Amino acid sequence: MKLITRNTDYAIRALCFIARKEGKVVAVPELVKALAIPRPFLRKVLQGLTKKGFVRSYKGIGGGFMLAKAPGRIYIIDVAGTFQGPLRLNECFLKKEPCPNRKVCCLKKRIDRLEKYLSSELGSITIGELLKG
Amino acid sequence: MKLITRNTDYAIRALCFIARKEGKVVAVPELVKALAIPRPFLRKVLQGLTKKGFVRSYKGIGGGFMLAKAPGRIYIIDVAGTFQGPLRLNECFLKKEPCPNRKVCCLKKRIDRLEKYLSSELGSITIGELLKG
DNA sequence: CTAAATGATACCATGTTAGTATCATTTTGT
DNA sequence: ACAAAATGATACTAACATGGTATCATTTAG
Ligand code: FES
Ligand code: FES
Repeated sequence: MKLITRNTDYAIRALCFIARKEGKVVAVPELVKALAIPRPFLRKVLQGLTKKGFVRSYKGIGGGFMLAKAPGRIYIIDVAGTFQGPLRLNECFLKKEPCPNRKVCCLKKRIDRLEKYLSSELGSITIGELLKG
Repeated sequence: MKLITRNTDYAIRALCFIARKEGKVVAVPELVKALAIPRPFLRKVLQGLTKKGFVRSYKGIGGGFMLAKAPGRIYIIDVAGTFQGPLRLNECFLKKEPCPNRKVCCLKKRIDRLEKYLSSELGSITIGELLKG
């Protein structure tokens, strides 16, 4: 049972590293050295972060990535969502169809409660906070 | 992002159904009819539950399955653990090796806290409670 | 002895995760 | 103009996990 996959994890680490450089443009080679993440994979992850507007990218010599928002406004649940889709702890299906029990299922109710909690907890963690740690 | 997979879900539903039969032995055909779960898959799930001691099985004509514990003592986190391994929200690895940051990583600390909460919440739900719902 | 059940096990199909490879495009410095 | 250094886009592959099947062996009630 896991919740956070590799690309999300890498993304968070990269964002933290970039954030610490406050305003400087950071290129992939530097990130690879610092974080020991496989280069092509890291590139893919960064492209994802760029598309979703977490970072801004600059091409050409001297190019690289910069945060597009203040670190305190980058919520890790959104980063996770970018790579893993929305949080949905229990997708109960009955042979590809949505489960007919859904309305009454008591387990679902409790899991939904858990999901809300998890989501609000994860929703309160920002890159900015991680840096302080 | 999901946390509960199909076999766990099926297991829980089967346990609930068996629990409601209080002491009677329930065979696969009856479960298949009631729960609309593919038969061979359900068999595999039940065999898992038997091995882990959640249910007792009886072979031969008139055989089937019975709860091996009181419904109030079957915790769904244990059921989930049977099929999905222990709860481990974030397994941060660096190229197959455990991450060297682990000791200081602030994100890990927060996720660990979340994990404890989740685990204690899930750990408080039993089959017995689900039946009341 | 047979029918009806589970036990054990091997297998298969699909989807997800993790990672690679390639080529196109942009930008800067000379 | 041009080469080098960066990202963009995209397609591909390998390994693993999930969901599900199939088969045969074993037990047991009648
Ligand atoms: S059994 Fe389907 S939602 Fe709970
Ligand atoms: S970066 Fe590895 S445990 Fe957080």
